[in-house]
Amino acid sequence: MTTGKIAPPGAGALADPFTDLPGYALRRAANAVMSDLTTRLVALNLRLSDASLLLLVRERQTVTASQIGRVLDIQRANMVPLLNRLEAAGLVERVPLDRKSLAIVLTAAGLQQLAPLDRIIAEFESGLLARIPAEHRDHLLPALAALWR
Amino acid sequence: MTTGKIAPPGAGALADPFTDLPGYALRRAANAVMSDLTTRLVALNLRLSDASLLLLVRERQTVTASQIGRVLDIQRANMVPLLNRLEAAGLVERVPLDRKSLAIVLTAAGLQQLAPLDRIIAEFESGLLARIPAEHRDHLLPALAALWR
DNA sequence: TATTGTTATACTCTATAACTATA
DNA sequence: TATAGTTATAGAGTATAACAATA
Repeated sequence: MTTGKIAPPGAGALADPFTDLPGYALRRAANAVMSDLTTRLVALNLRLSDASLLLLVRERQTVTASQIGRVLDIQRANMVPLLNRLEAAGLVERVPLDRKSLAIVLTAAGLQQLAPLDRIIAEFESGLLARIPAEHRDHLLPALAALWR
Repeated sequence: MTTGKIAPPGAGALADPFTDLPGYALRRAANAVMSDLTTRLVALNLRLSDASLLLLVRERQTVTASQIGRVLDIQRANMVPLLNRLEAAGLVERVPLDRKSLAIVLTAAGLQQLAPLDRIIAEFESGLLARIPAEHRDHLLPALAALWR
């Protein structure tokens, strides 16, 4: 012991004292789960926001960048580089709706990406649910929905 | 209509088509909840990582920066600016354990910050739980724990 | 007058590689 | 040889302000 006043750190791993805090657990769970999905999406060269945008554009054929941003909670200004990248990748196109607004539409290549994307999302979501003990499983979605909807 | 082929965007707000996906709900809930807590912590001039570090250091009196990083899932390299800021704010000190390791200890000012911090965390966590319908409430923590522990 | 798309900018968080020194 | 602390750096995500043009 060198300082005398302070005990040595101890060899073993430190226990996490916050595991009983729902807010903390929510952050850790979201980080772990989104990191997992991000890794899966690398196979398609997509990011989380890319994937959600592609899926949204399929659902709603005619959407403007501003509308997408409002739904996905992405600032209007931050939609620009996102769309630039997806357009550069040939997955979406900006089609003028009038002289002010642009519709974001899927290209043929964008449509083709949706099949493997659907598969990845389905595997990810089912894997997520599978990790939750059965008695808690059906409560997760309504509990989460209450926190942001 | 200018293009003919594409329908106008529609006046009302767009529905979010992903509300039934647990992974998506998890991300949205975590973002909303953490944004809320971040706002509350502004009153103490603390960030999320600052707060969790202060609380951890109180629980475990003798911890090194590396140990803190392992518990809180913060890279060793990213601990440095975090600790620099907390030390500059006079909330923690780096105390040599030996010639290699540093113990992170609370200063008197750091200890004083813990009282209002505890209050903010308690209000935040109870408010979070209060928003969840009673029948789902007790299931949230075990469900989340299964996703990252 | 409100909204769209855009530019510019900045801050936070996160991730990696590499270096020195010590256990 | 493994670990601690550090530096430097880069990539994401996010936030605000401001602008021109159009609904």
